[in-house]
Amino acid sequence: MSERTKRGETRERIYRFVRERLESGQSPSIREIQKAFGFGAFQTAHGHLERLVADRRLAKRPGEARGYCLPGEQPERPAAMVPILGRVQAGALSTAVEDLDGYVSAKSNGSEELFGLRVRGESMVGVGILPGDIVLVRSQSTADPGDIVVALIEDEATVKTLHIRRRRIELHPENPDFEPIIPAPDECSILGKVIEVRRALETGRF
Amino acid sequence: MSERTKRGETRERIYRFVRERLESGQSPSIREIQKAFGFGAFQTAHGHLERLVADRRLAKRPGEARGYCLPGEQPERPAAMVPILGRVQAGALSTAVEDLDGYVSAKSNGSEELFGLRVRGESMVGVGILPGDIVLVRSQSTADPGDIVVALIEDEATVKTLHIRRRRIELHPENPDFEPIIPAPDECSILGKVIEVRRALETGRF
DNA sequence: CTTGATACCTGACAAATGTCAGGTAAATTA
DNA sequence: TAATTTACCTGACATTTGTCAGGTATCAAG
Repeated sequence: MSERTKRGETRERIYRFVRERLESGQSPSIREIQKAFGFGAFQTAHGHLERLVADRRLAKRPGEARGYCLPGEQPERPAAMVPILGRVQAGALSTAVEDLDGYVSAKSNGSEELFGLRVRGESMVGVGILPGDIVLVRSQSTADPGDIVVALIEDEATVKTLHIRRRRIELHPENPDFEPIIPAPDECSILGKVIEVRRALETGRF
Repeated sequence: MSERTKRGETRERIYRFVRERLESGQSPSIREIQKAFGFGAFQTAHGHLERLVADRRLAKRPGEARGYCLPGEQPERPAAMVPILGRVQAGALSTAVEDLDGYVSAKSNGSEELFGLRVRGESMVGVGILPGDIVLVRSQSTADPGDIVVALIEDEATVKTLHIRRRRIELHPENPDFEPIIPAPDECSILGKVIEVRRALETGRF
């Protein structure tokens, strides 16, 4: 038998070890933890891990190799890297995405297609969307009145609030200095709905 | 036999798929890739992966489960899940974090400690930070004038712009309806600097 | 002292995952 | 046209990993 430690100490150290590894992006296997702590049996580490899961301090995907993860969303909702499109033009979403400006990480349920778009202009400052912000957009061709959408007008993408008046689409800015756009029925298509706004207050992010 | 695709296309799609998964922090297994692409045999995916490794487009830890990774440094994965703290109180960052409100994914260089905070109140609407927004904060005890910081005053966390006048800290709201806070030197501590703002425009995110 | 919890261990096994060695058909190239 | 490469597949197998069932000693509390 190996020497023993104080009551809750080993588990606490394991928790910290695993958490660090996970935050740095690596899922450790049970036997790796065993080796890291010098246990004679990997089942010892297994017990500690299961206990941590029972205490909700960790989560796991049962049966999967290297399936221990941080609590929250990990089990089924993977974070995806969504592309920030520099310019959005007709067809750009369906074809290969080459003109991109980087990636941001976002939760996605997998069935939706997301993209990012850097905001230009001050037309939406009234709802806290400033120039330079990144808007996360879910691709969809329709939206409800009041939604903030990305619309394509004459090969230019624009972020506006969607309204419908007299059965026609109107794109309203959220800034009194700008005028609503009332496009002809065939001149405008909706690329998607803005579902999140992000702003980097420090250079280098995004 | 299954239908075939154009010459380099499948491998290119696999490369993008794997790269996205890796950048979001998850190592796919060979059979997961097989399922994602609908191959009849997982060895097909294996072949593509080995080819990508041979081309130095991917790297791997041989024999290890879920061992494919990005080239360069093995232990590099920028996306981490950062906790959204419901309330921030003295010591909360150093001790165990229990009062949390979920997680968001964020890029991190690993050396910095990040946390999220849900904004309450309208004191920062002038810079587009609205009630309900999530601010991402890097833990640090000092900041430069003009930075937007999270400060702790009487066990309450608050988001304000930092100013220094007459060698004293001043916390300025960005809303004319609010007054600056000029705390006594020992009444205030800086928890960190706001480095990103996120807003969910759709319920369910965050 | 007895009871229970904790921290270890042993053994056996199932499931997930990676590897090697081939084979067929279509597309590309010489 | 023939040789070569690519994109798939089949089959067998080694390795890694997770899971279940149980055992021994130490410690703390009733």
